[in-house]
Amino acid sequence: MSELEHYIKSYFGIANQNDLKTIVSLFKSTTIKKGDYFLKSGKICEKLSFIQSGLLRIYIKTEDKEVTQWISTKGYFVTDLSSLVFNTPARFTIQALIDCELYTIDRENYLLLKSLIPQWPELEKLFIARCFVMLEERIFSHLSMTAEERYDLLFEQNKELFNQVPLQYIASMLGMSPETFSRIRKKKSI
Amino acid sequence: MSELEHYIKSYFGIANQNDLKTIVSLFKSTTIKKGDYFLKSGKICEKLSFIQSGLLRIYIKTEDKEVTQWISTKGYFVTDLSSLVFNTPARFTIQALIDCELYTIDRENYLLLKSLIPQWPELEKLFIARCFVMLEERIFSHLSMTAEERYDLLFEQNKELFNQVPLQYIASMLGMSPETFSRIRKKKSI
DNA sequence: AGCTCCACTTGACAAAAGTCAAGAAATTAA
DNA sequence: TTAATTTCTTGACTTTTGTCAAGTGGAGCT
Repeated sequence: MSELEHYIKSYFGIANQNDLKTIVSLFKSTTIKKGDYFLKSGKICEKLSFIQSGLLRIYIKTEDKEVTQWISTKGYFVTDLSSLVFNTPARFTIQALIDCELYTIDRENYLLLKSLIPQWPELEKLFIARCFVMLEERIFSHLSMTAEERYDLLFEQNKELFNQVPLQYIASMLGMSPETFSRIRKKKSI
Repeated sequence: MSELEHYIKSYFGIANQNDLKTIVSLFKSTTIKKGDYFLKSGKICEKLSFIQSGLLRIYIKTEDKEVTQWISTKGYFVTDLSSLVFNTPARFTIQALIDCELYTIDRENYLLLKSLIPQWPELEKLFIARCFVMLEERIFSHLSMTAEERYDLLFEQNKELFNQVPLQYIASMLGMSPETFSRIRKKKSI
């Protein structure tokens, strides 16, 4: 369980060892098989998970295509924040791309944190603020970069992803067609 | 001051009238003239403002161009969240497009809120989460829509903006060139 | 009025990215 | 292993979007 501890420490910046133990104890080890759904759009998201191992794809189905919003990887958290926090139907579907080991906290225990750890809301705020900033940066990339530049940026940040998941999903997540992705990829290999 | 009250109530979902008074009392009425800077990138952002009237453009200067990240309008808040919350140099420059009336809280009083209003961190969390969800939607629009579809979406959501600010800024904020924006615009008028 | 400064528009062209269809390669299942 | 399925690549072509450059039009100033 120490990996979760380590990440919660670095994500939430918790110094107090007791609080850390309390938080970690509320996460239960769970698994999810390749192809299974962590969440289906329209349902209420009742959990937040830390990814010990595996990959999950977060996407939205529109009439004519699937749009991959993000692929969550080892060492990160996964949930539909909007659904979890506001208790509204999820907009995203989340599916395991390979078998995953997760540490999962359900809504009940998640709400418990507020009373068990006095500074939890503050920590949570900082966590969400950090996520917000990441999205700001992602928007900036769409306002100012070409498809190829976005490819380069992601590749630099997360090379491993490029040989772990179907490339079409990465293409979608970068806002380009699989063909464009493939052509950029070819260009790099020459 | 009742407009600020109203918006804080709806943004933060505050029921308690005393808390509301306390919060509102920490915001001071300020103004900023057309062309003046609310924030310059590189500086630490020391304030959060509610826009009573006016328009502010949030942008980033790159080597070869200015990228407008967003234009904040009446009834919304403006700040560099990352800089305010994490005390880091601002990535954004924020400039008044016209004279603005603001209600502004400085960092000192902003931090005071935590101690004055017990549930403040929780409210703040919800506020930031709502902002996060808006950005998620914006990213989705870049992953799944053409320039024209993004134009239509924004126009639907905020028609007024289109005759209040230089169109080139809206173009940039939508991730397209001024020329493309102009051509889409022409198409609509025919 | 005439001048200046912007912002916007327009046309011609170039580059980027999407679409469609066929086929190759890789992965999964039998 | 072979067969079936999925994913990826490639070429030909279209559409979308960007770039450059010239020109229009308006707001404000002298």
